[in-house]
Amino acid sequence: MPANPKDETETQRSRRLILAAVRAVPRGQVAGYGEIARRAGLPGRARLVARVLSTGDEPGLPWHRVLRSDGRVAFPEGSPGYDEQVQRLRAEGVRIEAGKVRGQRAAATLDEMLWAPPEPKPKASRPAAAAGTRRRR
DNA sequence: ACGATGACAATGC
DNA sequence: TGCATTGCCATCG
Repeated sequence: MPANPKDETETQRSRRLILAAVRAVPRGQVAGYGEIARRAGLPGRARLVARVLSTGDEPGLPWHRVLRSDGRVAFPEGSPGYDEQVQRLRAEGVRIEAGKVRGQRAAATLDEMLWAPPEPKPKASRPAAAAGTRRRR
């Protein structure tokens, strides 16, 4: 480790800030890449966040709580990383359907996260159960 | 030095 | 919703 914080390069500093931001995401919560970047004081560096996570070191880092801004998992559906992430999130009680988080889009800001609007829209009940949609039992 | 790549995002149609 | 475009920036060949 740098004997002196002064020896730290810009890249290293960014990395450190990003890791801290990711660790700050509470269990059962999710955040977007761009969001993490902003919280880390690096607005516009979503891609950098992705790169840092892709490195995959840092044991114990809750990388699975980081999603795309639209609430979808960043990995291609079906890939090992995808399955892994979905599983971890579900283990924390996060609802996921069709590859995207339900009931809690990656909060754009901490405020939004705290405001936590109850539910965007329960959408009433399914139009239907129209004949033929019955599921097997 | 240069172009391609990538766990992305915001904007426009 | 979906697709294209542009911005970003560290790495890599």
